[in-house]
Amino acid sequence: MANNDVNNAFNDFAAFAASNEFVPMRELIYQYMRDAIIKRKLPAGGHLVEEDLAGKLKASRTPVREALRKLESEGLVKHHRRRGVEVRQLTMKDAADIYDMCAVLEGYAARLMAENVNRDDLEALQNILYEMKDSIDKKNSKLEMDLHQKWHFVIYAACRNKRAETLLKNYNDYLQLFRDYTLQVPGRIWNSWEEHERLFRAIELQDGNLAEERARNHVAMGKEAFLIRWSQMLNDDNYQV
Amino acid sequence: MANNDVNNAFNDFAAFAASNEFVPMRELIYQYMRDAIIKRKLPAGGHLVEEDLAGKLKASRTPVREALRKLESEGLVKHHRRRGVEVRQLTMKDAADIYDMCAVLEGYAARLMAENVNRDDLEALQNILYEMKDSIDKKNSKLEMDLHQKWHFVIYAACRNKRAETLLKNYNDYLQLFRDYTLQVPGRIWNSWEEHERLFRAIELQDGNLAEERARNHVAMGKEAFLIRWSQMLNDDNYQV
DNA sequence: GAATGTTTCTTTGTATACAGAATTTTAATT
DNA sequence: AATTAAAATTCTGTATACAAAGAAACATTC
Repeated sequence: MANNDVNNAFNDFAAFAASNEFVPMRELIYQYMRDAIIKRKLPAGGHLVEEDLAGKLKASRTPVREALRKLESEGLVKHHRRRGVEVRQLTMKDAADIYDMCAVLEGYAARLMAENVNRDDLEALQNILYEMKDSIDKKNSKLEMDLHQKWHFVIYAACRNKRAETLLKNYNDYLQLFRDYTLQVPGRIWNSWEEHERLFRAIELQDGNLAEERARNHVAMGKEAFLIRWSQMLNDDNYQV
Repeated sequence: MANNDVNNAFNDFAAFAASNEFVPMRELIYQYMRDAIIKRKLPAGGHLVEEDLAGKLKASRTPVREALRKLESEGLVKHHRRRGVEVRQLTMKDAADIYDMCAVLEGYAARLMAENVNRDDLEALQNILYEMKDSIDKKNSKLEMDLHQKWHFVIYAACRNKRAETLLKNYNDYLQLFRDYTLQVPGRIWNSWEEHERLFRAIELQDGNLAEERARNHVAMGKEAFLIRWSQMLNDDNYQV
């Protein structure tokens, strides 16, 4: 197993840990590594050695193991019996599967929200929608990203199904990353905004079927943009997402 | 926190462990406890102490902790910072949410299967379908349960989305348990069989929309039967599922 | 007797230790 | 030089140890 370089992927852990006092070490390590893997700071296919990690993170093996177990159950890391863990490579198939899961679950959430609208949630959705428009106009992409996430989180929460909400939030971390690519597809950002608006209208109309369809469509369009960008990159050079 | 009785919930762990050599202790403990919690052998709301469990399971705290962490990420157990874990009570809302998740995901799986049918899978589905009919006729409910699970697993696998498949299998353990109740609703077992048949026809026709609709409907009918039984039991006495 | 402060005890969170499986290195043999 | 056997090494899996957080019990004050 290749012993890929992992050396400078943990530079700012100490600062991260310091800013999260009272959070148990296992949780800090989990969050930090999850981010590092999703954001490709850790080389895919790389072999992780517990004691190495413990050393780099200035912790003992116990919390490191606990973090690895959690990453494993999420599929970010693959465990080989008695041979340790390997950072999983996110393939195009993985990305497609994640988009599909999101499409289906977000469709469900949107439907439930539409069928049981609540004035406050609706208002929140509308406000964020127009703040988003503004942030796109002003080309403030950091703000746009944050608002985009916030907008979707309102829907996730509105389905009142904690399991769905947790899963969606989890998958959303991937989608957030994928957006870096989809937004490079010309016109995608405005199309995306319009999809949001259409979804909002469906929810406003309390039309569950339509809301589900439009939520699914929104994610499906994102998936499509992503796959387009992906194949472009494969053509450009050997760029790996 | 009530220190409920947990004493004889671990009687047969040794046998279970012996029959699963080479499986790591953490995994054995996880599986065993998962089963115990789902099947209500562990009192809901009960407080679990790591060292107690380790003692009862004849293991050390380390694998016990790892198992508890995994149970936690699945929501079967709730973790209170520095106060240990509590067995989660499955409420009616939980059951309803799980049914909803299954409906949505199974709908997705059924759609994908229909849209990419494969002769072998279709044949497997049909064979099990008729074996199921037979087992119902012969009132062999153990066999019927097994076949029912097998049937659904074919669909789960056919969507070729590992994430969806894993989730569905996971939720299916709950549904399997819930079926003990839904099958007490008169006529439910035959209705259920017919729902399967209709779903099968939709898949055979390669009609993705119809397959999705029928898969959802099947789960929704199960949910309805479950809720009926549940309210009956609440009326009967203080029976807790 | 209620409210508050102090001590003790329990139990988690993390560190460390040790045994044994898998792998690699080294040595020996052909 | 290639092949195999043996030894050494590495790293996981599990056990145990210890520190400190939180809860419970107890004492103290009003």
